[in-house]
Amino acid sequence: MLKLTRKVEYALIALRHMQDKAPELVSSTKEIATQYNIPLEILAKTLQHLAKENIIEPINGPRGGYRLKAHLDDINLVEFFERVEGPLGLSDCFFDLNCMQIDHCNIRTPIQRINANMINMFRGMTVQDVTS
Amino acid sequence: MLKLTRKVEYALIALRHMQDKAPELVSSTKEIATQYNIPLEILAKTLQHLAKENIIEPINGPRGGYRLKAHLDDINLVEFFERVEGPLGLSDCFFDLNCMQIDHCNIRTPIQRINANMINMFRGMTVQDVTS
DNA sequence: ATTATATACGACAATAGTTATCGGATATAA
DNA sequence: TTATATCCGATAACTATTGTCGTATATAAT
Repeated sequence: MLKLTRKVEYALIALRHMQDKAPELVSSTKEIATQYNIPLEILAKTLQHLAKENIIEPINGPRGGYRLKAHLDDINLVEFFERVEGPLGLSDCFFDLNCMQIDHCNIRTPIQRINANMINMFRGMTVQDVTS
Repeated sequence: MLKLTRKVEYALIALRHMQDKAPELVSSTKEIATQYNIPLEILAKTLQHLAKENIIEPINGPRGGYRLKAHLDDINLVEFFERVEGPLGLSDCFFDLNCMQIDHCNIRTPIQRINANMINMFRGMTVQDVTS
């Protein structure tokens, strides 16, 4: 429980990798997958996703790859997680108003409190903080 | 990702339920399961687990059940999560020194930083904070 | 003593979310 | 034209979580 997904990890690895290069240089999926021992296809999807989110810019064709597009210090971790994985919540019920237990549950507010604390914490960190 | 498990939720529900009663009164598994619409057997296991951890005290036989044993404001959330679910980490590799990627991974330190922040936050909240 | 009601607990089944694979399409530099 | 790269949907495998079943043990009440 309370773990990051590989997708997020792979995304952070790739972003850090790109950040360590001059901004105009591109990094290919294969290059990154090989260097960090990540399954190629998964990394490919992750990078395609980051490209759709305008976090990186794709360059097609041979000698192609990706390079950074967004400023990583403009993206806080809540935003980043949500752009990569969708809405995040500690508990399903936080987002599910049809939950069977909603009328009985006596911990909704406390779990929301935990959730709020987590979100505040992650909102206080940028991707840059993590990739530098 | 980053979600609490039902086991933790059920445990919090049960503890809050017990806390709302006079300390000497017992609450049976069935009573709690019925009231909050929780599968009986799962709740039973969860409560047995809490009893083994000396957080609640079991009373056998008819009219039996459980009542609080530990002081909930003495237990912070990191300790609680770990006593209920085992060691918690944002990333497996944080605990897995045999990880295939460990020599290549460029985000170990950052992920540890995220992890440390989460742990600090949860260490600052007690079970009482959540069940009151 | 017997019975009813409760906890104790291991083994296993079902589900859901994550992780990984496959097949084929499109773009472009050389 | 070819080789190399991104693009993308469908689906399979894996893992962790969640839930079920059967049975044993303890004890209060009758």
